[in-house]
Amino acid sequence: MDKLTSMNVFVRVAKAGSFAGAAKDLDISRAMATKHIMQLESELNTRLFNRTTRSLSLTEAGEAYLERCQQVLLDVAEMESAITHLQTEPRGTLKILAPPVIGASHISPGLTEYLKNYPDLSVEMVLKGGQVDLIDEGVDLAIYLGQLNDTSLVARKLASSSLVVCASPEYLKNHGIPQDPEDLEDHSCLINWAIPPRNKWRFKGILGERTVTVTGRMQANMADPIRNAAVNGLGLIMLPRYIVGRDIEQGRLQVVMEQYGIAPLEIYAVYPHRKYLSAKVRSFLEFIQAWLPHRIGMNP
Amino acid sequence: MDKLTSMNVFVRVAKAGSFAGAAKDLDISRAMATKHIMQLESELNTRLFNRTTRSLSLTEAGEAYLERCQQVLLDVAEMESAITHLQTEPRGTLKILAPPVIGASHISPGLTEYLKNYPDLSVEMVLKGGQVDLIDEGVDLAIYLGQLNDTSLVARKLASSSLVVCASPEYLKNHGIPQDPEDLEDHSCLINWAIPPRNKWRFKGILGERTVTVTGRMQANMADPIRNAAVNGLGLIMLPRYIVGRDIEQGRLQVVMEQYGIAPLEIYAVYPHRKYLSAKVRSFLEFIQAWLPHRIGMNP
DNA sequence: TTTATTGTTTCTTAACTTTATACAATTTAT
DNA sequence: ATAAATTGTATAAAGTTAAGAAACAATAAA
Repeated sequence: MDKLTSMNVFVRVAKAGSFAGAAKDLDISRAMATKHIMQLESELNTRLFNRTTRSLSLTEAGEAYLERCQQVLLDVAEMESAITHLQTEPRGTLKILAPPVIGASHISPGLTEYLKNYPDLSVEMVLKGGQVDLIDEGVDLAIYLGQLNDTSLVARKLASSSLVVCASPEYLKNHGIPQDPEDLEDHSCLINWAIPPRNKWRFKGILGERTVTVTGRMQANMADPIRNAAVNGLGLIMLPRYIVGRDIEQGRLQVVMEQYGIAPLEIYAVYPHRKYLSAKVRSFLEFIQAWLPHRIGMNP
Repeated sequence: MDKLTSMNVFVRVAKAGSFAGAAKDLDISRAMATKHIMQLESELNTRLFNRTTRSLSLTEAGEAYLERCQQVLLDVAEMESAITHLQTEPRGTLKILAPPVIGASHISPGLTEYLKNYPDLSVEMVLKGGQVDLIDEGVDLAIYLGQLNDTSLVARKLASSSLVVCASPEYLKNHGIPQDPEDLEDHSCLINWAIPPRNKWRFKGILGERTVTVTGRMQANMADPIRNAAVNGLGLIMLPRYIVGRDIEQGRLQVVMEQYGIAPLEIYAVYPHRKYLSAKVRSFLEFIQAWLPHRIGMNP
């Protein structure tokens, strides 16, 4: 028998001045009202009411109990509403993890925008590549590139960005323009191993899929150094268009093998569980899902 | 499922940092620990722990809940111990009701003695004859004379005092000394109707029981005026020896018809219930039960 | 008197709690 | 590297309890 319920019954009986009245208020049977009080009395080993069939009065212990009961019940109600409120209104701290480049270039502008709507919310952003244990680190939501293989996490697709192979015009002039995936084996391919699979580039041509194992003069766990190296003529890169788009527009990089299709890079939001999703995560998720595709340039 | 129990489980899990550890502490199964937490989470609609099989961390809501839970649990424990203590140690206010004469002459000296042992206890004494609703008046314990016919009350015999019929020597000289119960019909018999049955005096002689209906020049609901009147020669009285004892010793009153037996007046302590008897009532009961018979002059 | 209402008791059914057992995931030990 | 142990959870069976209906004794009002 739930003690808090019994305490509530006790308070109502004391207020109503009768078991029957309280029972009606609480929509329970008179029998249950009796049982709740008797339960409390037996647990406390104390008589709470002096009662006969027709008259009812609190004992001294009952008076003392009543006062404290009310306080406890109030506290519990206040507590639950506070917790529920935390669940309903975005507030507190939202800890986000994202790969450095997209985090800095695309997620953080979105965050800034988002935060304007929720004055009680603050954000902690961690820019880090590679696999991270979200739960250990207390991360609320992470941005992942490519697919995910942790079954305990929930992934939601946010957007996708086409991958392009490109190099600086200078490099292409010196080493020739590759026409076929196989040609890549003779080139310097700069590898960003933040995007899996590390050193395999996969193309879809007229003759089906072809996977090439590439090597090159530079590897990094971040896209930025790779992009820089390519702009400076160190080799070919395969990076999402949202990173190299401007370089291409402005002629610093030049796309090659456009006739081949490359499976686009998928961008996912990832979070620990789907039930009881906190308001801050839920609402940011909705926001970024609407916001990101426009900035990436493609729909999810 | 008792919410306070669940809250306790929650606190222990948070402290132990694992369900299994908390389960061992609380001597319940791991399964139950899980269920308690799940129950809370579903009631709050909020995830309290981020957890996988191997790692556990409080959510933001969990942190907030933990703090308040501990406070509530402490409050409840404190409250219960306070109530139980009230039940174990005599303290607070003991409300006693007694017939005026015995209350003033015998009970209140006992009370004074008794109170010395319990500095946290105070007493409210009501001297009143006749039937009183103990529960309505919030009386903890009453002293009753004669038998009781309220089934909802518990009576415990404290003492008995022999009743004697007597009058002033002056009265007896003027009206003659009654030898037989029947003689009383020609006398003025002063009636104290605080002691039932009101106007019938019952004697036990060699020839069996005899009940006489008496009348007289004065009736009162208290013994004192009756005794006074008798001392002043207004008639015969039948009062317990503890009231008229001294008057007899000092010759102000003279006993008659001593050869007849009169059922002694029984003195009872009466209280509302026998279960969960509060410490103050229980201990005073014990005290007065040991104390009173000596002062009344007869054993219970 | 009859009628209605009170707090309580008894009894039965429905609901819940608890345990035992199994399982998937993951870590530690050998 | 394989086996053993430990974690949180799921599921089903057993055991326990809570809930309401009906009946009851006590009392008050009509």
